[in-house]
Amino acid sequence: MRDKATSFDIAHRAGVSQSTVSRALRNSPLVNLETREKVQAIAAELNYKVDKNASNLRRQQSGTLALLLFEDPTSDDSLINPFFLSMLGSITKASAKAGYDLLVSFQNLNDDWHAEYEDSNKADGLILLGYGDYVDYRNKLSKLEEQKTHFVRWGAHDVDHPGISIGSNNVQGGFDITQHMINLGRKKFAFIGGADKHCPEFLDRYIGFCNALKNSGLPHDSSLQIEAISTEDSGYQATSALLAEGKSIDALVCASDLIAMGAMRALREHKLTIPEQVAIAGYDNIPISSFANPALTTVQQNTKLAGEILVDSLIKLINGQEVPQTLMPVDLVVRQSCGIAFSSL
Amino acid sequence: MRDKATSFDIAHRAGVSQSTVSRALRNSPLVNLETREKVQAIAAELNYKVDKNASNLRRQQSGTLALLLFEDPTSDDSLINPFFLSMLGSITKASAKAGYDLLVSFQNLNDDWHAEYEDSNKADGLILLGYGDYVDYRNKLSKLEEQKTHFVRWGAHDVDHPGISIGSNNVQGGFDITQHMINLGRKKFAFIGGADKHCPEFLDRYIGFCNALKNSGLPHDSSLQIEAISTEDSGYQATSALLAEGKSIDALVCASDLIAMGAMRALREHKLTIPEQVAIAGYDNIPISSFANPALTTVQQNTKLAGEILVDSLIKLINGQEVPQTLMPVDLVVRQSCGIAFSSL
DNA sequence: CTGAAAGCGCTTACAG
DNA sequence: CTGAAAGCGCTTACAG
Repeated sequence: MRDKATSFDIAHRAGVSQSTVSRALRNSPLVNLETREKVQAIAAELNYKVDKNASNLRRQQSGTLALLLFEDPTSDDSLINPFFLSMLGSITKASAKAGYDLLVSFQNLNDDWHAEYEDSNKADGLILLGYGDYVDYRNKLSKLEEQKTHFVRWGAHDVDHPGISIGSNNVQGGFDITQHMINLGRKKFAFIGGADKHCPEFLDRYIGFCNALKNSGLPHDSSLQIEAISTEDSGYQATSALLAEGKSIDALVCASDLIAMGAMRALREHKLTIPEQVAIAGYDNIPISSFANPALTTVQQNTKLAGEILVDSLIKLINGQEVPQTLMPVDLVVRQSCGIAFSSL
Repeated sequence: MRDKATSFDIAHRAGVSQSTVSRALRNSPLVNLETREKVQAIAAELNYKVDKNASNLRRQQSGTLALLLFEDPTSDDSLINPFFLSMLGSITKASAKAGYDLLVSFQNLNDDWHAEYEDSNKADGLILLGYGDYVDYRNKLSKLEEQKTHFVRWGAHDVDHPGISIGSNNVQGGFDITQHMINLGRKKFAFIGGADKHCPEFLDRYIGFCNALKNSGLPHDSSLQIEAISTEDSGYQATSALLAEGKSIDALVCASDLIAMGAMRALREHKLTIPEQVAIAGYDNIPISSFANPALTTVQQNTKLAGEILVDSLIKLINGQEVPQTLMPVDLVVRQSCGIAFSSL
């Protein structure tokens, strides 16, 4: 086995008490500078590390944050939504920067996740990411709140939803991308993506979409909103169904890039040219979108900032501070899939 | 604050001693079935969870694995190599399945990572992923081994490298993809990617490439191996340089999909058609590759299996068992970027 | 500025 | 099958 040094070993060598070692290592101003330096030198030499379990047990905290990733249950086993992956990267970095360890876990809907982490003192707080159907999870969220678990979640703010949420301004994003296409002369729009309480992010994007059409005096017929979940396949199915009906459209606003990828496939199958005959836009700016043909115009969420805000907010919550709901601005990423203005063609 | 139940609370309610509670909760066969059930019922009712810090401290283990991700220092801050992201997903799932928590950390080259985790009892063992330049890290790996830290790493097996490595059979992959292109009638090959001790994965792919050419009696000139690291941009630069020299080629084997994406951009800029004039292949089968135009023929590494083997091997190591080096088979993913046989054109 | 001592909440050898 | 007790390695109030 490994022969780990303890604070007693250091105390012995330094000729001081174990309490002094502990203080010196935590940089307590109480301890004499000379003593402190001697202790730290010996600790470094022995490759000593404070035992986290003992320290955490005594201090009744863990210095650890838990990231709970809820996968889209519909997605295939090995494929994780690239957007969440990008969030994961930024959250990992942000917690490291804040001096916290990060426990990562993929969750099923049935897991008893809402108590596990904080109750067992494994983590001081929870970050919830992509947890699927909002309606299903309301109860679990309430339970978290009841138990006074510290948590933040990524997603749309919802008045009757417990807890702090950090999310993008999806209404704005939906509006901007639609307005962009209107500016390019498009008139016959459809929206591909679910738009109800079950997925408020998509709903918000749809609301932005409707606002833009209304603003410009364009008709918006609810029959042109086609249900789809965030997969390539679902986007393909929804768009195929739309086209099969023979509806005439010249612009497709998709609730996510994955949906847009599928929609592009359906358009191609129907021999419709992009962007000449049908302009198309996505949402998320996942890596794939810049390599699509034509490259996909989309909306970029700031995942780097999002990760930082999520982590900072959670730490504030843990420290008993007040934290606001946050709605982050989004950026339009203009590529080729919406073409250029009709007038200049 | 939160009012957490302890084993003493349960003992009190159940009318037994705290030791019995502890035993009952760990399903010790020593304790009477009736008592065990009563204790467990009360624990469930109180939403009791064993305090991990206390438990770990006492048992001198953590039930946690640490995943150390070393980013390519050249890559942009927010972009993580999609291949590693996919590995991360499978490792996360595999450790959950094995009953271990997973601590995830992104590391810099200068971090004192080689001691931190296991010495502080935060993790029982380490999984090292994508840790950059092999030559630079040899020393750190040796130090890990010296300290008897338990670790496994993803990558090429290297005789003078300490520790257990799990990796794909890259020689095989390089051979298969090259052979595929030879079968389709290609004759003038180039390999884009670094091929030296600093990146043994790429070197192995290059060795497979050379073997295939030799087997078929095709010339292989080392001037047709162009250095590139695994980024789109580097692939673009390397291919542009190759084309600028005016070399005549009809097949490009790239050491990674990211490199291939850049190479395709360079080919397009030089008005070379893919696959008619130049066939191209990548390695990794990252999500982007199926959406490239034309869709990229590539080599698929089994990340799901890799994650499981990595986790299982590490756990065996922790339990003092012997673990073999593992070389996993790879699969050819044939799409459009290598075209079809010349004879049938 | 320093030391002796209590205690965080468990697990497990020891005794019955 | 059960209980009393020791101890994992720290941190920190208390006393000096």
